[in-house]
Amino acid sequence: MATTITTKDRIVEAALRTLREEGFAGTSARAIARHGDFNQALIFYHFGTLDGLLLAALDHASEQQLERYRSALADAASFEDAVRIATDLYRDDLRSGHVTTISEMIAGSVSHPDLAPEVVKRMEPWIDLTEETMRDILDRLNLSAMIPPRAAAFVVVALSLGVNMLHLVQPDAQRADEVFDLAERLAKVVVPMLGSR
Amino acid sequence: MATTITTKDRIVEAALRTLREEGFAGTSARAIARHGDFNQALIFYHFGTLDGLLLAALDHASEQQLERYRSALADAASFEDAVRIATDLYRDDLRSGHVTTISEMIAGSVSHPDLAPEVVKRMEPWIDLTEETMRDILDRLNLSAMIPPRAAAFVVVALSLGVNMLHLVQPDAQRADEVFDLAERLAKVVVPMLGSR
Amino acid sequence: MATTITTKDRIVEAALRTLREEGFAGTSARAIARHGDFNQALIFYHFGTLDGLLLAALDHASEQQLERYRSALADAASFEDAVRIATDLYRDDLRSGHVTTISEMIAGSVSHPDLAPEVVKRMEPWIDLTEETMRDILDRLNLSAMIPPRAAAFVVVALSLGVNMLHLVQPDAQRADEVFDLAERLAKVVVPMLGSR
Amino acid sequence: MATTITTKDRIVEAALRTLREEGFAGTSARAIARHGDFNQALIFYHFGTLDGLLLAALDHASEQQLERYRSALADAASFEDAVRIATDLYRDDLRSGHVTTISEMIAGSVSHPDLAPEVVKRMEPWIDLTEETMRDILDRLNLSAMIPPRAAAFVVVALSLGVNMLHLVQPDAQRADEVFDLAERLAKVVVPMLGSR
DNA sequence: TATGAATGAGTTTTCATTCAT
DNA sequence: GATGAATGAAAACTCATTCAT
Repeated sequence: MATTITTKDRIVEAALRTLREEGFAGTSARAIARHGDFNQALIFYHFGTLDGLLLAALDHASEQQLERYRSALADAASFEDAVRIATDLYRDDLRSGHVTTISEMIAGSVSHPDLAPEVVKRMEPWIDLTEETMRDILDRLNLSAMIPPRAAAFVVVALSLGVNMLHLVQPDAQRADEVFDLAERLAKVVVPMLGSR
Repeated sequence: MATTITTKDRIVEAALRTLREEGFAGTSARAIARHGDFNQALIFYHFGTLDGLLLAALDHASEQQLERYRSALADAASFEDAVRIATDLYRDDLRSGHVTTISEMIAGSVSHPDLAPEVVKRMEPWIDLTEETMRDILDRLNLSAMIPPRAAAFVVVALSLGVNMLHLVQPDAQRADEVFDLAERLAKVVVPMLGSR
Repeated sequence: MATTITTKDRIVEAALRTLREEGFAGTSARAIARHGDFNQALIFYHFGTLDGLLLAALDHASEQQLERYRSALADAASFEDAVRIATDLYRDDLRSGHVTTISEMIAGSVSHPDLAPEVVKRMEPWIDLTEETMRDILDRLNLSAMIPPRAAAFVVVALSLGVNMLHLVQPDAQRADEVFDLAERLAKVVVPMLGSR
Repeated sequence: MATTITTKDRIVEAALRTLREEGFAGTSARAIARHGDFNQALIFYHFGTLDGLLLAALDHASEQQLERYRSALADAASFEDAVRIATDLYRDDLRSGHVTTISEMIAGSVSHPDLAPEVVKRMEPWIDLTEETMRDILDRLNLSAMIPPRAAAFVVVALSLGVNMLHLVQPDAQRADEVFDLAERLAKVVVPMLGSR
């Protein structure tokens, strides 16, 4: 059963690409239509408004990516494992620009306040997944009391967004890698320490 | 010598406020002029282009804030001190929207690629200040080898941006506070551990 | 023989309602389809063009209303009778918006010149009916020479349209009623005078 | 002191002409700009919105015309005089299309409900002037009791609008003239009768 | 019969920028 | 220094209409 590519799919794909390559301020209906080579009126036929399309695109991207992280993290046996798996996936996302879509949508929410609650709705599953993963590990290390999993998840998500922001203006692979190395190194050293406290 | 408020100052101030309140996509020449109640042509008379004004505004804001952080951090005696001082200042900035300015400019750099290198230039002093502060402390703790100050600074700046991003869509003071608490708590526990390794 | 409601009927009904509620400028194919809750392509399937539908709708409305007036006026025994019968019917039409349909089509004819002759065709029976009614009465009063029935009919139709126009911007029942009262009063006073001249 | 033709004047003039020649539904910003041969953005620079311009145009036209009627009617010595003066002026307006502007605005008010109260505001002086004129004459004839001047004014204004509507779809000079003749004839015959009652 | 999809030209309005005064 | 006027391009969105199914 071949999954047919519908027009809606093509539009969503084009919207995501435009968001990545042109930013929120550059993601006009015309720009999206240009990127996907279709009539711009189709956007309004299928999604009603531009904001409607952007949120549908965010939905699509979020669900797809979330599944990848979820299944990959299910295999993590240790904290180190989880850190390595997550940073590997994130490294890809940074390069492919997947995180940029959400960053741009967040930044754009200031101009289009109606978007804010919708964007939040689509970020929550990410914080939830991170929280669950953190809780698992922290529980095992008997650290949940000292490091509340929710706050830890918040830090991880914020850091992901922040690293992406810096990457946007200076796509210097080395910089990000240094952060990932530091994270992995600290995971190896600090966690055992805390665990044996 | 009374510092007279020049027109350029008024324009810069209006630009920053617009950036905070309307976001990059909402920061048009008209919008800025409306916020500051002056003729929009003045923007082009004084700053040539809209991008020119935005960068000048970023300059102004950055310098002013940087000085506050620099002088406050100069008094920091310990890591805990530094963390407390920085988080206190940052807490204010989060509320007043100072960080939003730079977040929006970064997000906007994707739409206006010419802005990117200029934005980087204006962020560098922040990373430098953070690096110096970290190096001071890490050296004292004999941790510079394990935790490269540059990478640590990168993490801190990224985290600041990321926390601000989350704050934008959900201005929930509690969330941010949890992160700060966590940071302070970890600073108190982890650092001594690492130091005594 | 039950009169089944055909799709064409539903479309015509929706077109008339849209014309009344949204005016000519607001009567787009989409708007009509929205009002009648059907697919907008149906309009073009059944009526070829939007103008085609509008004229068909005018036909339908005109025929139906004309019959009501014709049969009611057939019973009129005197001038006073005719005035009372006509104003009573018209009062209803004013409230229900039936006259608005034709007013909007006339006003719209300026934008769509092709409509003008078709609209005229659909108004002629009204002027004819009014003329016949007037002629009957004026003949009986021996006034046809002084008051040409055709011109009188023209006045009556024009006044009907004009009262409706005023009603559109200020649906003040009292105003219209004053006019009707005045008409009835004058009918009672002036006509006998003229008749006995 | 030469009255210089400002850009605003040119725009207002073009708006009125467009309203007359293309009707409300055809009076788009582009159409007006085409008629006046200026940049369509000027409309929004000078009048904010299209509705803003249309109302300004109505203001302009109304004031100008009102003055003509007022000064001409001031000279009227008798009812017959007033009827003749008014019909002469109206005959011109019918031909030049001045009444059409208000007719189209009224019809357009159904599509743009915000316009309705503004249009009413601009019609009131006309009803007032007609009422005053009628009162003068009716008082002199001792007929104010039988024919309330306000209602009579309402009839006259409605009739003017209605005759214009009919004229729109069938610009047949003869038809309108018949009405005017009838009016003048009745004025000559009926009024003395009523007066001598 | 009916419909969902599609289109090119249209809509109102705002954009950054320039220019004469 | 400052401003009101002006412009061509672009913004989001709707138009009447067509067409394949």
